[in-house]
Amino acid sequence: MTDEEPPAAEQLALIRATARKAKPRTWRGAQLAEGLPVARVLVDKGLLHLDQFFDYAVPAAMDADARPGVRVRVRFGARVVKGRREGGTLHDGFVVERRADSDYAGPLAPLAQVLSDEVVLTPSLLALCRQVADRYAGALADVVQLAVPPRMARAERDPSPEPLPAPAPPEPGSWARYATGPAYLQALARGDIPRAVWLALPGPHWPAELARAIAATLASGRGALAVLPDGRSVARADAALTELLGAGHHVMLTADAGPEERYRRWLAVSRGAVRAVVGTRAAMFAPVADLGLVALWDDGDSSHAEPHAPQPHARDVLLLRAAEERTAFLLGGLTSTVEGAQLVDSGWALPLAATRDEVRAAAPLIRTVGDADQARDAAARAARLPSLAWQVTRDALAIGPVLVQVPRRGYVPKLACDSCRTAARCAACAGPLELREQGGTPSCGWCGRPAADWHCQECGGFRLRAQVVGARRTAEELGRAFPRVPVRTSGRDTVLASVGAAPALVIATPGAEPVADGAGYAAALLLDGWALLNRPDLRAGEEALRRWAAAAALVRPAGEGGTVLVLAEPTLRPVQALVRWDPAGHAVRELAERAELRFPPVSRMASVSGPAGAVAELLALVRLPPGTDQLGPVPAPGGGERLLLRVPPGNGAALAVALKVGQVARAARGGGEPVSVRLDPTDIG
DNA sequence: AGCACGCCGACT
DNA sequence: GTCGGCGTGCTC
Repeated sequence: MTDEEPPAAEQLALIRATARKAKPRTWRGAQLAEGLPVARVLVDKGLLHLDQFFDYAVPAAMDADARPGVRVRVRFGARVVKGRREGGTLHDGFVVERRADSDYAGPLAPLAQVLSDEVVLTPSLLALCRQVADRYAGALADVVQLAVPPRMARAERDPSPEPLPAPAPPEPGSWARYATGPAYLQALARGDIPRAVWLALPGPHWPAELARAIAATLASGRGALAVLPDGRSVARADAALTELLGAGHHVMLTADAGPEERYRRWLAVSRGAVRAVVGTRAAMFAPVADLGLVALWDDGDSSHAEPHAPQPHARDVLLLRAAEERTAFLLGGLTSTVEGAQLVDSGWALPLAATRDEVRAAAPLIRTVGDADQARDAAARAARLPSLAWQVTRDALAIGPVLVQVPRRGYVPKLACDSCRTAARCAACAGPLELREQGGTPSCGWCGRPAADWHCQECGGFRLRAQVVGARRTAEELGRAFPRVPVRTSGRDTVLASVGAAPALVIATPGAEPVADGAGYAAALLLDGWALLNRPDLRAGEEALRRWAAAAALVRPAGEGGTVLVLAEPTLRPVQALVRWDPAGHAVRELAERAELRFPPVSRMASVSGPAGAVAELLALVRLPPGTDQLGPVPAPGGGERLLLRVPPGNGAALAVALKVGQVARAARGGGEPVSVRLDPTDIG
C-alpha cells in the first residue's frame, strides 16, 4: 500500500544488472541501422521467471520503424550449429529502448519483423508495468500482457478523432451535500492533486458525482481514469458523463465492447485523442496522457482483483499510479474497505463524507430481526420468515417495488458453531477451520493445526455444522403469498439493470440488484444475513455491510417510506453499522481489529504454493525480512502445499523483493517444479 | 519453457 | 562401433 521503501528497489536493480558492453555483432553481418543499431526487447512469452530484456540487432530497413514501444517479432532460443544459427522460434515482443551498444557479449540476432509502427508500450506504461511486477513479485511480461491489449490491425489503420478542448469546470451539483465536496471539485479543476476516500450517500446520485469529479479534472487540462467493478456500473458512469459533457470527452473500456472496438478505444486513449476513461478492471492500466485523477468505485468488490498473474488489484495499481504520476485520487463507495480506512488513518487521503443530517435525509429506515425474535415468532417457524417481514412487504407493495436479497449459491461458511452459527476459527491463529474428510478432525486452513477440542468463542458450544441455506425457496414462498404481484429475478446468468416503479417483488443475489425507476424501492428484505456474516473470511463483516448497503441504497429515503429489513442479529457490528448508516465507523473498527490481530492489510501477507519439496527449496533461498511469520504449510486444495508469510507493516515491498529474488535464484539453478507466489492473496480465508 | 548437447549402458 | 537414456544449461 503506502509502505514501499527504496532499498528493496536497489536489490532488484542488482539482479537485473548484466555484464560489460560489447560492440554489436550480428550473425550474418547484415546491414544494420546506423545511429542506434541495438534494440532492447521485452520478449512476450517464454523465460517467465528470468524476467529480463534481450538485445537484438536492428536491420537498416527497420531503423525508422523499430521505435521504443512498438510490437516486434524476434527469433528466440536459436542454437549455433557449425558456426551457423539454426532454429529459434518466433516470439512477439516490444522494443523498450534503442541503443548504440549492447551489454550482451555474444553476437546479436536481428529483429525478425516490426509488426506495426504504433507505439503501444510507452515509457510511462512500461514504468507502471515494472512497478506492478515488482509490487507483486511477478514477471514484467505478465503485467505487460494485462496492460496492452492484443493488436487488431483494422483498429490501428483508422485514425482517432481530434481531441476536444477542455470543458468548463462543472457546478458542484449534489456534491454540495458533502462538507468538503465542492472544495474537492475546485481543487481538481485548479490542477491540484487532492486525495480522498469518499463515502457516497445512499441513492442514485453517485454516478453523476463521479462524472463531475472527472469533468473537473478535464477542466484543468488533465486526463482522468475511473475504474468500476462491472459493466452495469460503468454504463451508469458513462451515461452520467455523457449527460454532463456530451460524447467525445471519454471512452468506456469494458469487455462487452468486443476486442476490436475495445482496441480502437484504447488507441484513442493511447494517442491522446481522448482524455477520460471509465472502465472495468483492465482499464486500470489505460495509458491516459497527463493523468490528473484516478478514481475507483466500490473497491471491496472482488472483481477489482485481476485473476491473471501476478493478480494485481485495481486499488493497488491506482495507488501506484497516483504516487508515480502525481495524480489526484478518489476512492468511492457506499461503504469503506479496511484499506480505504487505512488510507485515511495514515493521513494519505482525507475523508470525503456527508453530514449526519444529509445521511438521515438520504437513508432508508433499517429494521432488524435477530434469532431470538424469530424463535419467539410462531409464524416464522412455520413459514421460515418472521411476521415482520410479511408486514413490511405487504405495506411496501402498496407503494412500490420490493427488493429481496437472497444469498448466492455456495456462499455459505465451511464450518460454523451448531448452536449460534458463528464461523469456526482456529484458537491459535484465528484462521478458518476446515474439514478435509468426512468424520475427520477439523483443522485450520492457515496453520494446519488440528482443532480436536474446538469450542465456540461466542456461546461455548462444541458441535460443528456445515451450513446449508434455503433462502431462495423462502423468496419463492414470498412470491406465492402475493399472487397478484409480478416477481422478477436477477442473478447469475440474467442480471437486470433496472425494474419499473410499479409494485413488484424483485429477487436478486448480492451484486445483481437492479435499480428501481422513479423513487426507488419501497422496501428491501435482506435474507442473507447469517450466510454473509458467518463466512470464514476476514472480510465477512465488511462484505456483509457492503452488500446490504448496496441493496439499501436503492431504497427510497425513510422520509418517503423506504424501509429495509435485515435478518441478522442486531448486536453484531455490521448490523449496527447498517442501522446507524455509519460505514466509516465500521471500517475504522475493523482496521483497529486487524492491526491488533496482525492481519492484512496492516500486516502484509504472501502465499507460496507448489509441490512440498519445491516450496521448501524456494524458502531456503529467500532472505525474509525481519519479523516475518510463517503460517503453515498446509496441504493446498489442488495438491501440493501452501505456506503463508506475514510481515509487519512497512515490509510489504521487502517481502515481494525477497520472494522475487528467491524465484529468480531458484530458476537459475535449474528450476524444477514451479512455485506460485502471490502477494496479498484474497482467498486465504 | 523448449531444445540441443553430453556422458553413460545395451544392442546389431 | 552406435543408438538413445534424460541430466544440464542456455536462450539476445
